Amino acid sequence: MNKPEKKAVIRAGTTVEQMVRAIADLIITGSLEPGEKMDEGSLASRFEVSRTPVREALRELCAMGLVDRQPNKRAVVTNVSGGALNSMFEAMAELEGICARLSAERMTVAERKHLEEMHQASSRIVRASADEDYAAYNIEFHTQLYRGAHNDHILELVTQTRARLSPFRRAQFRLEGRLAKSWREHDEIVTAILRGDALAAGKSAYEHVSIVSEASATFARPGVPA
Amino acid sequence: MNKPEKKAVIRAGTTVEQMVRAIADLIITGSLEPGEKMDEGSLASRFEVSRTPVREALRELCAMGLVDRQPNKRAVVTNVSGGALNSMFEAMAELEGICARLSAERMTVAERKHLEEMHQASSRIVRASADEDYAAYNIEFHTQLYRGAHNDHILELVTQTRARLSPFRRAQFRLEGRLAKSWREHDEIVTAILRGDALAAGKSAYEHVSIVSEASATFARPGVPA
DNA sequence: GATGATTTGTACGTATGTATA
DNA sequence: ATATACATACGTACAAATCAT
Repeated sequence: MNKPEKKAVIRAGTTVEQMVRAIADLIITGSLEPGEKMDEGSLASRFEVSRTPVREALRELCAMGLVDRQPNKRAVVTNVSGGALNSMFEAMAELEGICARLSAERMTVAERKHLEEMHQASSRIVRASADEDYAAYNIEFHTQLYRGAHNDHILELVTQTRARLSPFRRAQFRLEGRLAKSWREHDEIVTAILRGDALAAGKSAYEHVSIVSEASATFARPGVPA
Repeated sequence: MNKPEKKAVIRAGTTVEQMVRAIADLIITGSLEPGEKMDEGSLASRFEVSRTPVREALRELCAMGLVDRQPNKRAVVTNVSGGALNSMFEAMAELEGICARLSAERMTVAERKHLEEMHQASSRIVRASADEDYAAYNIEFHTQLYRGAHNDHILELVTQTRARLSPFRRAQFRLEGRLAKSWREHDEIVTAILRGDALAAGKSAYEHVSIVSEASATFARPGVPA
């Protein structure tokens, strides 16, 4: 039948969805820092909506782990303790390991080809020392791994964990030489996957993330009890 | 200082919290079946509250994955497709494997002792063929594994996944001989953990869950595309 | 396919709990 | 310690979207 799209419009979605995206953005980009208090009224007037959708958005963000809420108190941007940060990075390493392992076993020919092409192309970014570009590419690269595992639930868990971690690793590629090192680690992962070596792929990915975690720790916000 | 408790009351919590628990219960126990539609108004009058807390509860339940919501449509109890169910079970197996592996490495002496004692005591339940009791114990057993890993984020991921899976494995111990088999599998896991054999513990736990998944598949609701 | 009945999405008001002077 | 200001929790109202006939 090929029925015409009901709306060719850009689908802005409900107010709540917009608020979730908007506030999450503020948090992830650091405009709102971990620990910062947010009150519903201010957010409501800031975005020119009523408090109702703001409340619901905050609840979702809380479920996502980006904000903490307690009854009758103001919401605060989640500030994870050193211990919690470690546990999240460890979980991330485990999840990435799983994804790489499964990717080695399950990626389609097309996916393998795409992964390899992206990876090879990215070496130009490294040579140019283009931090911002590499950060963007890096997200793409890891997303490929998550999808390659062909498991929607694991994809969800890893995406969720990654989002939650993002406010705490903004500066990860600022470290001296981290770019080239990251590429070499990616190379190890890609090679293992293309070889179909699940164990090696998993191990390399696990270690890759563990190293990122150490790099991020360098930039961890102080004043938080471990 | 030992200040007197402000309220010795049972802390009912906010209305929304109560609603989340109440509705989640209806779903997990099967009073509300997967696919069933829920409208805010009915739930509100059923629990004698206004629609506002119901809406927020539904949003949380949606974040938990227990209900599906689309803008301007009624919420429905999540009905996972066969494929999604498989991916959740696979994720569960991976997560349990991680927990068992880490438990073998990290459990304290007290935790190991407790695990062993519980496990040994549970053999009585098996001999009595007390399905209900074993189901309750089983939850305890697995919870021990999750805690033993000493990683709060992984604990959260696995708890979340387990909750999401629960509506779909209600009948898991009804299968002939599943009880004794489960115990033997637990025994393998416990032995490996006490031995400190992380790899064996992880492998046993992974397989234990995979087997449960097959058992549950037997009871999977029909009419859902894979 | 159009129309009336439901149901959702958002604004707003009030009561209650929390922080602050 | 008390009072005042403020933020949240929940109820109600109404417009817009969806569903049922």
